[in-house]
Amino acid sequence: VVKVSRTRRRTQNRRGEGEKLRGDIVAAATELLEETGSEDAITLRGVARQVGITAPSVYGHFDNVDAIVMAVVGDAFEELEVALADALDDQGDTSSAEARLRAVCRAYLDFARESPQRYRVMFRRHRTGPNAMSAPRPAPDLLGGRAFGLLVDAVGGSADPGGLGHAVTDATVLWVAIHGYASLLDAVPAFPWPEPDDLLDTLIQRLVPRRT
Amino acid sequence: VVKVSRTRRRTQNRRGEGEKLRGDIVAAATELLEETGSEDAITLRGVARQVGITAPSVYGHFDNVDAIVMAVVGDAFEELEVALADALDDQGDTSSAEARLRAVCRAYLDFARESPQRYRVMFRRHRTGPNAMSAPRPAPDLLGGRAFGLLVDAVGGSADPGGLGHAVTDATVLWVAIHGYASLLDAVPAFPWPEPDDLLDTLIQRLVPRRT
DNA sequence: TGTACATCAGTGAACGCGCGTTCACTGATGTAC
DNA sequence: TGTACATCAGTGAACGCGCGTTCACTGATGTAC
Repeated sequence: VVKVSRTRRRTQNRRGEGEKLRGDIVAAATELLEETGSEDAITLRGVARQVGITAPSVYGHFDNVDAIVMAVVGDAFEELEVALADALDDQGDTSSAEARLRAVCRAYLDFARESPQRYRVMFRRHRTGPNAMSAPRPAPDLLGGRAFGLLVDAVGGSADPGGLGHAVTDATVLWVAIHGYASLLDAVPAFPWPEPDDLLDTLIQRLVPRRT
Repeated sequence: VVKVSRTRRRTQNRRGEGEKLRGDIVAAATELLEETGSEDAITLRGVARQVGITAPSVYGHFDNVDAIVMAVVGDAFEELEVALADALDDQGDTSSAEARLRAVCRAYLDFARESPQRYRVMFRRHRTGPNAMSAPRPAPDLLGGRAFGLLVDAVGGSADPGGLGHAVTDATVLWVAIHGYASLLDAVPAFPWPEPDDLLDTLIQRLVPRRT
């Protein structure tokens, strides 16, 4: 373990800029999580060290370490949502509903593979804060609700309005499967996995019945 | 936090019965995990307290706390395998291949729901030990290999021998989906889940193409 | 049958460490007059 | 334009805690003679 960060310095924020530190703390916690690969590494003193401040300074912005983790998770869900939205935007309006659905699913899997530690923490059971993915309809106040909404939309793409419940069900089973895939890819890398895209396509094809 | 366990006593094992303590340590660690709901609760001193011995006594049986966790995980995989095998036995030979497959999947999900903390730790990324579910073919030396083998058999039930690769693929996507379902049920209880059996049946029906 | 002794299955005290949390404080920065 | 002062954004020292790990030890149990 390298102690380089111990000597890190930082100039004090000016008056009225105290809120900057809050962002730095969350960023440091995120960095600590992704780099060490363990949620346990997110410790009040560890985060303070990473930011370059003393431990008590954290209390000005967070009540405890759980609040920091929840902020990390909140940011991660926002980032996931943006990633899914961007994937849809990249497809444009000319793409088929199938292509758009694949793009969303791929973006979801990519996010999980690129930030495996954050993804894992996002779907841990949390003691505090709103539960992730708590509502199928877009519920901006609930973590992951909007991301799930994008998935529902993509699944329901060309579905008739009467089939909305159908889209929610399809999105749920698809979410479950992709989440399982992402989790196991991370947890059991030694398993003889097929090509990632192949398995993802198989899941989509089988779980989302063609509407033709 | 109750400290009742601090006063727990235990009579020393007789000569040659030192190995009994090993089992007690693993059992205590399992208990600690399921009751507190956190892997962090499995601590060398905590386990010793739970067993009723002093901390240094653990070193006679395990090198470190990771080794204890690996033993807990090993036992859990054995238990999972037995649960799946029992489910198949209960079905008998007269049942249809579909019924047998459903029984295995249901047993898997039941295990995860009844021991959520253990299940979670089974599929964490572990630093040491063999990786879980590392081989599709029955590989007794690999954690979960036999359990996966049972799933492959159940999926391949009435398949012709030429379709073995098919069965492995089907079992993989099914495992991925059921694992995702089990994980999310635990992590996001607030999500408006459909009836557990309904979603499980949907997954099986869609992911394992009928062989008729 | 008795007894010395090796060994087994642990104990008890001690250590250094990083942690969360508290408390009084400090020094730069703006603001009122 | 100058200056006293409140406030902001933190600091530095200290505390008690549970942890992993070490070390010398102890007392019951079996065994050799």
